[in-house]
Amino acid sequence: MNRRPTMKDVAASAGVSQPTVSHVLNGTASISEEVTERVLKAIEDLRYVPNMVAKNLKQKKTDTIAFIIPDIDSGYYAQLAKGVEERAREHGFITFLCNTFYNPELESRYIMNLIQHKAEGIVIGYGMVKEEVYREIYKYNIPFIIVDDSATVERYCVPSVEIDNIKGSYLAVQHLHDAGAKKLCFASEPLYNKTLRNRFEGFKRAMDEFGYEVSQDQLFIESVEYNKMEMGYSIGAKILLNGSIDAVFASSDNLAVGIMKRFEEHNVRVPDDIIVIGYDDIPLAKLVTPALTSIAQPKYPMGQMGVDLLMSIIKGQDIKNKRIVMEPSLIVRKSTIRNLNAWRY
Amino acid sequence: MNRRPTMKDVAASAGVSQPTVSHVLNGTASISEEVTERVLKAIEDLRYVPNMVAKNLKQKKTDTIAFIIPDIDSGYYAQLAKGVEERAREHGFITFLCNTFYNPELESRYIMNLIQHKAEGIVIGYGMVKEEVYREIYKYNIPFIIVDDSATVERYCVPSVEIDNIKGSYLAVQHLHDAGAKKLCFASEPLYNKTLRNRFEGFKRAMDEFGYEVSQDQLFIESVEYNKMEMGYSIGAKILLNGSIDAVFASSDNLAVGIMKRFEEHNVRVPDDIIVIGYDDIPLAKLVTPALTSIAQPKYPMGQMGVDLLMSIIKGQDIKNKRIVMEPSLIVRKSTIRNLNAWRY
DNA sequence: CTGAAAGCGCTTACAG
DNA sequence: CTGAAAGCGCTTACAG
Repeated sequence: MNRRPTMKDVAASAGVSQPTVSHVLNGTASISEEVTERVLKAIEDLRYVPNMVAKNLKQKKTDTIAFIIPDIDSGYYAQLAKGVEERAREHGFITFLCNTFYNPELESRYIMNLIQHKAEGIVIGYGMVKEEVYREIYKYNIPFIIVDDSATVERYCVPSVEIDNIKGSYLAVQHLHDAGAKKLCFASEPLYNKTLRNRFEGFKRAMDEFGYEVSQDQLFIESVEYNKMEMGYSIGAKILLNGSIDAVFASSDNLAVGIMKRFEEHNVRVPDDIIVIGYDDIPLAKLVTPALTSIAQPKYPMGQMGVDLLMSIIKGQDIKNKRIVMEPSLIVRKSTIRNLNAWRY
Repeated sequence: MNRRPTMKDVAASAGVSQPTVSHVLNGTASISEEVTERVLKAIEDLRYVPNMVAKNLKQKKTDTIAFIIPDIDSGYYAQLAKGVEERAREHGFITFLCNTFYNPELESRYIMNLIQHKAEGIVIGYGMVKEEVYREIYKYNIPFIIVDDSATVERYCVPSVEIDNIKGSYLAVQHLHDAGAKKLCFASEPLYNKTLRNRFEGFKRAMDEFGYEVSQDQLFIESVEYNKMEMGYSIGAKILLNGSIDAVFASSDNLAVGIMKRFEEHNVRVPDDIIVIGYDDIPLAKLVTPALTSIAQPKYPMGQMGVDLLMSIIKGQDIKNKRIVMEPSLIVRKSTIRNLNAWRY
């Protein structure tokens, strides 16, 4: 009810000037022990809390950054968010959570809102639906970086933390090959962003390298986006219809889970009849039956690296490497291993 | 680089006074069409963006709230967060994400930080480890509410959005009873918060009501907290050792999944040999094999209600009902249904 | 070692 | 319809 005390109140209570209180609090001038004590006591008594809004106005900073993602309620982004939030805190920043739901309208609105609120930087966690948004951010001259995508706006290469998806796909195909696959297929949601396109590209390259042919009937790429698990369920039926496929490379674990669900219902056994590999290594992967082999991305570290990168930009350090590429890794589980005992690495 | 333009710059460029620009922007005075146009043009030209920090200082508000949880990387909190973030945005607020990792140190630090940053309200998403924190928040007179827990500090009953856990347990026991269970057991992590204690309480009451005895050998309650899935795995072994149990009530889905994993490894079939019900209805529940029957909490709506409640406090409306209780519901899946076809509701 | 003064970028009575 | 003035709660040269 009655307003919070300000420095002025503290000063009055301690019988000093208001700047003196500021100096005591910030150590910006040497104040005698006696005065310091009086001030400290007044602060205690009045339960004074500094007003960051005022401080920030004067100092032109806010100690806040923003994390923009499509949907926090997804294992992938939640893990990323954890890395971002934690590292930001370690740098002394608080994090705004911005869910866009893939809504381009919201993407722009959030950006403007963040600029107005003087967020000091932005971590973008996905490939924005509305690409002009990158330009908007750039125009307003606010530090930002991208995780798991990249962009160039007016010659400016946006700093990013990426995953080598070409390499990831290579690991997957190599593994399927080692597991004895004869006819592989590629299953995916629409290739609407660079991440997915690279996974596909990596697939094709690796197929070539391992001497596989790739014909149209081995590509199951949906043309419209909807729930991934359902997409997988639908693709699963098409794969069975094909009849000759013995190995599935799914561009995401959720897709793979849907596919396996369909297989199960048709009594097609994984890994005995068909082996399946996913991508992302979501928590679910180890819990489905059979446990799903997958390509893991270091999400948590990616979030941390992203913040570190952003911080160096905010602090105006010039960064040697503006595009950090992290390595994916293969996590082998039951869905690709017919005889677990016979398998050796 | 060169600093962002301020209202003063806009005013100069439009040949008017700075307050006039403010009035044009906020509609706080009727300005002639001609001047309005000049101002608008200057704003466009200079790409002016209002500085919310300054505005907020003057208006003593910030349009920000905070959401405090232990760990965003958990299906439960992620869904809650989604509801909170979305609703906050609909109210014109941005949300700070605060992960405490159950660290009491961080709990207090975040609270102080948020008070300093003048967050207008706080949604607490769990029972704080450090209970004094509730008092700290209260002392500083900042609006706050609790989701899925409750607290009273110095006679002040903290507004909350709760779930009727007694009822949830009742639904679970009733269902196990209907499914023909003879000897039920209760499996849980340590009962360290009110939510878990209520689930247990509800279990006991319902057991009584349905004429079951509850003896010590039907309670599998761990004494130290660690990974839930692993806890379940460990409890699973103990249940099998007991030998006579034919129905398991797990206080969380993660626990149930661990239990089922153990059962599977010992070739104990669910639901044929033992039926299992979980609690929380996490996304994973429908994906494990067999799919897990569970008690669902309306997480997303809880987040939304929480924000609505907080907003009415912020706006100083007096609220009729400070303790909102939401209803859990039973989600029946395969883990409790031996003969799906014979089952009728 | 301490304080008077200016200013951060806005809003908001109050005049005219 | 428009502007001069005060003030939000701080920081930061600058005097003394």
